[in-house]
Amino acid sequence: MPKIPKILVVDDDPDIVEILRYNLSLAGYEVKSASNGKECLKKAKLFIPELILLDVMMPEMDGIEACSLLKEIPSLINTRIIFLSARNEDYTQLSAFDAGADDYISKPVKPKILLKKIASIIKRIYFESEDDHIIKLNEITINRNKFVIIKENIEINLPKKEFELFFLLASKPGNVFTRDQIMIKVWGSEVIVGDRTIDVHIRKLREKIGDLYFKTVKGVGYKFVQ
Amino acid sequence: MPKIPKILVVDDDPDIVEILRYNLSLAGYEVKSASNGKECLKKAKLFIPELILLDVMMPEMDGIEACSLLKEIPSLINTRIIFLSARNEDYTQLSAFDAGADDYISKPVKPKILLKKIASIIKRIYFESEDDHIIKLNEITINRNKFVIIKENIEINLPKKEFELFFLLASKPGNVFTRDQIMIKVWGSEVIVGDRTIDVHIRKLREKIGDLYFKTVKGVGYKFVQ
DNA sequence: ATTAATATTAAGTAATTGTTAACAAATGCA
DNA sequence: TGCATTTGTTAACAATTACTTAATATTAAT
Repeated sequence: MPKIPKILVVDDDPDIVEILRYNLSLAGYEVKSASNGKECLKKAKLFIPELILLDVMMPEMDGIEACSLLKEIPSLINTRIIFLSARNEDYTQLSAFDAGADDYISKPVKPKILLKKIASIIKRIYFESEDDHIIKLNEITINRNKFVIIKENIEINLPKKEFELFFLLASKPGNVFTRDQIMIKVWGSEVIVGDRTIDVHIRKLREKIGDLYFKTVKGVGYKFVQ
Repeated sequence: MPKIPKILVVDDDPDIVEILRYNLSLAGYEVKSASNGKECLKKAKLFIPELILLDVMMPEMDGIEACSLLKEIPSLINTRIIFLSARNEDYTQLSAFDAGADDYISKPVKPKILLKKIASIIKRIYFESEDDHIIKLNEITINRNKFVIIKENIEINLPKKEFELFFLLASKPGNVFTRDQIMIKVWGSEVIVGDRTIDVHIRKLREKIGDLYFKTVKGVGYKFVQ
């Protein structure tokens, strides 16, 4: 586990916040809290938690709305959201998942169950990123699942081939990949395309991401430099 | 494990330095220490450790700043940095990772945990660099994957043929390679080029890397000397 | 001193890569 | 489905860079 997982607890009931904070801290997580949707957004941006426990019913901005907004913040791409709700009504659950929730728990919460769910979600986050689905560099984060890269907090969408070429190069910054290697990794060994095809894709990456990142090593191939 | 891993401990508190030095030495690492950021930079350049344990709060130059500067030194490309901090505040942790830290540990440090973290980081370094064809000499490091050589902390890029010629000579410092050997290894056995071609490439290497490194053995060939 | 080997320079040639635009293929959408 | 848009590929040509050579100078060995 790379570091202590961070959890943001959001509920308008101070008692619930305290109970959760107590149990989660004890379990070794780093916990922060907010009491409404707006505060949640503000804190989430700074804290960048691995997980947000979000109450559905809150004054001002409810959990569903907060969730939708949270999901639009690029730097929270790795943050999961679990809903907490007193009401176990179906339509709430549905709109929660619509809004992008990762799980749903009914209150009153039994700490053991909550901790178990959290542990499994946290584990999944780290497992997934260990499995090389996410590359984090200085200024750029690449998310393989979402086919999205984030540069200086701005999302850049790349088409498939461009993305895969970029992902390959960025997987080992500084390393030169030969045209053959690129060919096989991005296009596969059966497909045969001309040599200019790689150039053109490199060109597009230079356009979209920045000239300086892609260096040509003549006679050898290309490399991504930070 | 290729050799004894080197660790540089940086803390302004002599007691902490001693505790860490004791534990790390016992665990089989080669340890050096510094008591502030400036000293750290100076020693890191000479020592080229695998790992630097860096205190965040220090007089003169703090750990964050030191880390940023360390990360800019090419010869420390394989050096990881772990921050040590008494304060467990978020902004510190964030700026630590911003500065390029590889991990973060809160003081007081439990030796067992620290040793475990270090072991895993060291392991990763060697694992990652195992498939790197790297030649490390006194002043020069040659990285075949990256097609780059680093001399006195400055990157030198060489075109393909020059790089391969250099890589060949530097693979056995002091050894004389005959023109025939060079011909076959760098140009291949089918290609036929004139004798002057080798001279010209040697000339370019002497220009870019330094006259003294390349010695002519008249009637025989060339050798690389340190 | 003579000769053979190597050094140097500049210029020519070959090879690689960059760029653009056009077209094909795939995808999404009404 | 049919249309519009996006993505992928190629071809033609331009630009760049690496490589080689030729001509000439220098060096080292006997």
